[in-house]
Amino acid sequence: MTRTEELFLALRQQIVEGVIPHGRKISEPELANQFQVSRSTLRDALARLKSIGLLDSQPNVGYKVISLSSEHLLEIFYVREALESMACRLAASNISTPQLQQIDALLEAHEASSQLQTGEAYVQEERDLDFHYLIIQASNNPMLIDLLCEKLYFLVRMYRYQFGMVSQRAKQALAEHKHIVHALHTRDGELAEFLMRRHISASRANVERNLLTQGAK
Amino acid sequence: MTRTEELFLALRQQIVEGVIPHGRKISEPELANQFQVSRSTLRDALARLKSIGLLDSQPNVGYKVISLSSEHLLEIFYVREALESMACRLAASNISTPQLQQIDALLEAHEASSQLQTGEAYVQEERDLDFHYLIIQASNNPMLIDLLCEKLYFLVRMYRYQFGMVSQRAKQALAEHKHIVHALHTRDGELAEFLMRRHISASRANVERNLLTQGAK
DNA sequence: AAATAAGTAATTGTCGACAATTAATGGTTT
DNA sequence: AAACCATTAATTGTCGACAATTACTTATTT
Repeated sequence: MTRTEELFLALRQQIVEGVIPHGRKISEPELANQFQVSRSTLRDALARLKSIGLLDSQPNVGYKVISLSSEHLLEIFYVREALESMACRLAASNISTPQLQQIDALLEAHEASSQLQTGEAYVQEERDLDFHYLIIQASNNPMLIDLLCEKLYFLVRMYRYQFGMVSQRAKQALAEHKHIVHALHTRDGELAEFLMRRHISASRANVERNLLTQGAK
Repeated sequence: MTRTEELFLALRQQIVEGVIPHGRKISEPELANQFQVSRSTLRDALARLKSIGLLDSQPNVGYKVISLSSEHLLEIFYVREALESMACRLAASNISTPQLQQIDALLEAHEASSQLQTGEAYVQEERDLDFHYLIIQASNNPMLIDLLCEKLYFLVRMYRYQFGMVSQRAKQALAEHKHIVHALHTRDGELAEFLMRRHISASRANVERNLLTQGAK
């Protein structure tokens, strides 16, 4: 593994978790010194972080961590709705039997833990994401997979960590997941697409509602 | 404008147009020498080209231009179908009066030239793309705009240039465009989304048919 | 003759230094 | 005192060189 790769992974985690806070200007000399690498390899890593939407940059001005905002968060939801519903449609055609079994098992585990800790939704959210992951992977479309699992994923995680958008609809989400999986089992692509679209749309609506009531940000 | 930026633009054009052929390994020393820049700035540009999907790379192996294939082309169509239909839905809500007028004017010009040179579809395709461009811009979703107009756009152009996918359905496409614009005028987001989805899907089906009959590649 | 292994050549990864641009400081003018 | 300008300090862009890895060539073995 190359130095740039290591640095990329380390910085990605720190940005996602807010160790380097959102909106912060990146000081190249400072970061290079902190991680004991040259500015060249640091800049290499920074360029990669920009390509997955975690950093912004302007020529002759430098990099900065993106600023989180409710507008941006909603943008992401619309893109996910478009891409993941398509992924779900393709998955209905392309998913293999082992992949289906894996999703079935995940749902069962999800249900068990959901019954245990009702209301505690954060852990569920992680699993929720894994659920989405598995479906995306089953789409068999490498470009979709790359966009959703390599680029958008870490943005989503960043908002989860720092924006504190904890879903209060764990039970509802689980029911929707079951519905989607059933459509996959019956190979009903159109239905699967529709259900995934509505699932993400409902999640966005829920976030929008929370943003309004909280009023903050 | 920075040296890296210039190089990025120059290389992007050469790759899109096939001056540097698809699948070709990139020799960093050779290219750096050819463009009279250091390897550092070249690598900067190469990283950016990778981020828009024009190059591939492996650690300790280097960059290469992506290899065009019918499978990959179809992947792109599915992603466009998902993203552009969403953009169209949002555009129905967010498009401004001047933007609508601009699209109206484009369609008129399109119709005029289409009547003149029937069958000659390549020029039309460029305009077709502009049509899509304007709608995407009107979506008011910066992330969608970035994905479609900065990342995917040049991949699409690359296939147009080198794969020779000339649409034989100029008239049909124009009719579909008119239909979409009408839905935008009436602010019917659901209809606009549906029509754009069908429009791109039909375009993909047409390409698939051509690939089958040609049998090549 | 084919396959393997060692050694060599070339390519990529990483570094530190200089040049160009931007930001900050301090001084001047209105 | 506020705004503007010149000068200085700091940051980013660009370069060439060395180190590490990979690809190639050649020699050796089966």
